[in-house]
Amino acid sequence: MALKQQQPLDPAYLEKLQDYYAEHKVIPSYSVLASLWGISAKSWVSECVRRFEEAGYLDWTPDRQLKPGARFFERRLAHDTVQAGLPNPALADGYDLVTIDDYLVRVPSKTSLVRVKGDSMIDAGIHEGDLIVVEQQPNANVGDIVVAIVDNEFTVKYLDREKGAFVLKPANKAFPVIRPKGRLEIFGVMAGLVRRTR
Amino acid sequence: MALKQQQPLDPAYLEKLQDYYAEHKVIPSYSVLASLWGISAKSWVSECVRRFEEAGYLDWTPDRQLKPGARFFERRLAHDTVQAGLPNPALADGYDLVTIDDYLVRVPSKTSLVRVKGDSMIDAGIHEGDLIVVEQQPNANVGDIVVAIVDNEFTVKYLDREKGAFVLKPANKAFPVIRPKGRLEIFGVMAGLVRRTR
DNA sequence: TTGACACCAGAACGATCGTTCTGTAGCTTA
DNA sequence: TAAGCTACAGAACGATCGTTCTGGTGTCAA
Repeated sequence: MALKQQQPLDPAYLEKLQDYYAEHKVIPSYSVLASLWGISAKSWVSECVRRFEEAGYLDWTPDRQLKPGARFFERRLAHDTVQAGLPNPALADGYDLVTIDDYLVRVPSKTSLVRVKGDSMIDAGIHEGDLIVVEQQPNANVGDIVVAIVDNEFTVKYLDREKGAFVLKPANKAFPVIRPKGRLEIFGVMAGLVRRTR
Repeated sequence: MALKQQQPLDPAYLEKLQDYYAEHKVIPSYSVLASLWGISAKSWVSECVRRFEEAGYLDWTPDRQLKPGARFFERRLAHDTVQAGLPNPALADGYDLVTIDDYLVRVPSKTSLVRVKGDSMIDAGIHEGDLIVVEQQPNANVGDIVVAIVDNEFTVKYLDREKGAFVLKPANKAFPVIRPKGRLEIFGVMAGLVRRTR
């Protein structure tokens, strides 16, 4: 009995495509794919693409352009458990395929970075000099860490509510709660944090 | 005198393209770009692409396919002082541009990511679930935060010395100092930290 | 030995691609 | 007020796209 009626494609095909994508950040055309894979028939490329699509590695834009699928960037970071011997995560898995950028940024046009000044949020693990990844939006929920504009300067604080008015709470007992007069100007909500230590 | 002879394109064009790319991970065709930008002439799309290419935001593959350029993934870094009025970061200058990856990664081939488990480094602002950017190297200096391999697991600790032997010190009094028997296996040195909070 | 199937080559074909050309409305400068 | 430039629109055109069809291997089970 032939149980497997259609084995998965040569994994090398996917790897070559991932390498190409890592270099150029785009999916090539069928004819380029053909030479990339060492195939000389576009019909077969078409079939391979169909199967990668079925497996979730490729997908289509609404405009019927080929694009990476959900599983295309499947990666693992360095594993938390280490196999015998000194592991080489760079070779063991394709951790490099996803950029840190993608990890932190969902909407590039609404995202910017703000450098942290002072220790007022130290208990939230936010240090002086860290970069806060901010999603710009004019409002936020209580409990969010927000970047607000107070006295023409950016300030990073917890958003909270006191007697019906919004207040900004530091994560450091040595700093006072900020109770803005009038409207509280919110620049955006913290979506992430980046720290360089060397 | 006409000093500016060709002003930069509407920044909204680039933002829309970046958002499209963030969603689909490909650069669309000219006709899709036209509808994305609200333009109905491919000739003008072609000209805009030419200028983005000139500015380093777009580029071409060897096969003459459009791809993101070197500056495509730059992020805005908002300055700590805000100019009068509600700032519009997209238009105001006073924004440096950096890519998060470049900011954190100096040697891609020697850099990997390790996810933090537990609270043993909480006093150093390192929380559970954070990603540590690690520069792989077999040795380190006292005072460095290192990623070591203990009992076949990654662990993040301060490197210190006690009676001539290297020890690993947590940044949390609830955790004990680790005194490895025999050789201490260092995976690398912490070069940065990445945290996603939403 | 004969299907049956997987894997691939090659060519045909309409659709879509990006380039290029002409034209025009609005603004600026001399 | 004429000239010049920018920012588009629209159409024409050859090149390239991806689809589809026919056909040829090689392998393996019946």
